[in-house]
Amino acid sequence: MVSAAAHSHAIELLQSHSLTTLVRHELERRILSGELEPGAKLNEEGIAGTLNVSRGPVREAFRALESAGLVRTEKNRGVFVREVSVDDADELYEVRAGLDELIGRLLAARIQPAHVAELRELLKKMQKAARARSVQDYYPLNVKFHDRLAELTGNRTLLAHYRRLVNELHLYRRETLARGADSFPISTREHAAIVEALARGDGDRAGKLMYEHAMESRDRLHAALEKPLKDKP
Amino acid sequence: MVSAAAHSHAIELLQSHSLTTLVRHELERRILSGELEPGAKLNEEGIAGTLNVSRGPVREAFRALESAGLVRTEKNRGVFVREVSVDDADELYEVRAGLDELIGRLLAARIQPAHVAELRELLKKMQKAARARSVQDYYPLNVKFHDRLAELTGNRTLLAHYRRLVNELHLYRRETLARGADSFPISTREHAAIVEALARGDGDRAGKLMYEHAMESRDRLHAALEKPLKDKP
DNA sequence: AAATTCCGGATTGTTGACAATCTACAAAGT
DNA sequence: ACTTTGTAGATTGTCAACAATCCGGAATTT
Repeated sequence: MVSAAAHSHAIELLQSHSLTTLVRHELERRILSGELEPGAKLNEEGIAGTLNVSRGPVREAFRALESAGLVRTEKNRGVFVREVSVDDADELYEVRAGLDELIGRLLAARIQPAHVAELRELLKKMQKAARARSVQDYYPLNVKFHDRLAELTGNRTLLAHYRRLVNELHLYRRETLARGADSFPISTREHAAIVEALARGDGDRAGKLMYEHAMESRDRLHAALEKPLKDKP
Repeated sequence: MVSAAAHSHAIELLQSHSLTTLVRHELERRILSGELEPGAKLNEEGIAGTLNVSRGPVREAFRALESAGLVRTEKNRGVFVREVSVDDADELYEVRAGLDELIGRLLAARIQPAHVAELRELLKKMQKAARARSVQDYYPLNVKFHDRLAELTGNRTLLAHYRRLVNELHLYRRETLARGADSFPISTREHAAIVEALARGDGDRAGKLMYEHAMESRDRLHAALEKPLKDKP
C-alpha cells in the first residue's frame, strides 16, 4: 500500500499546486529565510532556469508576491526583494499593535483551558532559551508564540493580515537583528502577563498588554538602530 | 502646449503601467462596481479579447487579484470572483473594528484643525443625505468618511490593510445592500461623536467609538439578513 | 580629460502555439 | 429509465519565440 499512498499524495499535490504556486512558495521561502536579501534583484530567466520552468509561471509568482508586499516591481527593470525602511517599520509596528490588541481581546473570550496549557508550555521553553541567552532558540519560539495567539482566535482573516505584517517586519528585522541588540529577555515577563490575562478571560487587559508589547518591540528595535554594529568575536 | 502636455501624460502612463496593471485595475473596477458578481467566472480568453491583450497579462493580473483577496482560483477550472460568506464577513468586521480603533487612536494624536473642519463638512453632507433618506447619496459619503479617517492617520500600511478589508466587505454587502435594510440614519449620530472625540484629541475615546461603530455595523447587517428581500415598487 | 552619443548584449514585456485538463452531451450497456 | 463510457469542444497550464527596453562600455565630440 506504500506506493498507492505515495501516488495519491503525488496526485493530490499535482491537483492543488500549479508551477506558479510552487515558484511562489519557493521564492517566499528564500526571501523570508534571508537567502534573498532585501534589495536583491530577482532575475526571471535565472529563477526559471534553476527551477526548471519557463518564465510564465515565474512572472505570475512575481505578481502574487508583489500583492503580498514581499517584492517591488520596476517596469522594464525587474523585481527586487522589498526593502523596509525605518519609517515603513514604524507603520508596520503600529498596525501590528492594533491587531495584537484585537487578538488579545478576541482570544480572551474564546480561549480553552487546553490552549492556555499549551501557551504556558511555550512560555517555559522561551524562558529556558532566555536564561541561556540563546537568540537562536528564542527568536523562533517568540514568533511561534505570537503566531499561535493569532491562530487561536479562530479568525482566519485576522491571522492572514497578522502574518503579512510579521513577514514584512521580518524583512526589516533582518538588518537590525544582525546587530544583536534585540534585548530579548525583557519580554518574557510581558509574555507571562499576557497569558495570565488570557487565562482569566480579561480581554481588555490582554489587549492592552499586547498593544503595549508590540509598541515596546518597536521602541527596542529603534534603540538598537542607534547602537553601532556589534562585531563578531 | 496642449499636445505636449497630453503626450507627457501618455508617456508617463506607458512608463508606469504595464498591460498587467491595466488589466488588474480594470478587473478590480468591474468587481468592486458589481459588474462582475461574486461567484462569476472570469474567462481568460474572453477578458483578453475584450481588452485586446493576450492571455499572459490577464493571468498575471489574476495572480495579483488573488493575493489581494478579490478572486479565488481553482486549478484547471478557472478563477471566480470571491464569494464572501456570512462567517467571512464576521471575521472581516472584527478585524475592521480593530483597525478602526487604531485609526481613531492614532488620528486623535495627529489630526489638524483643517482636517477636523473637512470631516465636519463631510458630516453635514451625510446628514443631509440621511434626512433625504437617500441611500444612493449616503453610501458613498459614508465610505469616503471612513476612508478619509484612515488616510489622515498618515500610516500608508494601515490604509492599505483597511482598504483591503473594506473591498472584501463590499463584496459581501452587495447582496445584503440590495435588501435595502441598511438602516443608515442611525450612524450619523455616531459619526458626529467620533469627530468630536478626534477634535478633542481624545484617542482612547475616538478609538472606542470607532470600534463599537464597526461592530454595530456588523450587527445591523446581520439583522438585515434575517429580513426578506424587499421587492421593488 | 570630461561629457555625450552610439552601439551590442542582456533583460523584461508580450504574444501565439502546444499540451493537459475539464465539461457537456451523446452512445452504449444494464 | 438509469448509470457508465466515450468523445468533441472549450478552457486552462505551460512553453518558446519575438518585440521593446534598459544597461554598460566603446567611440566620438568638445
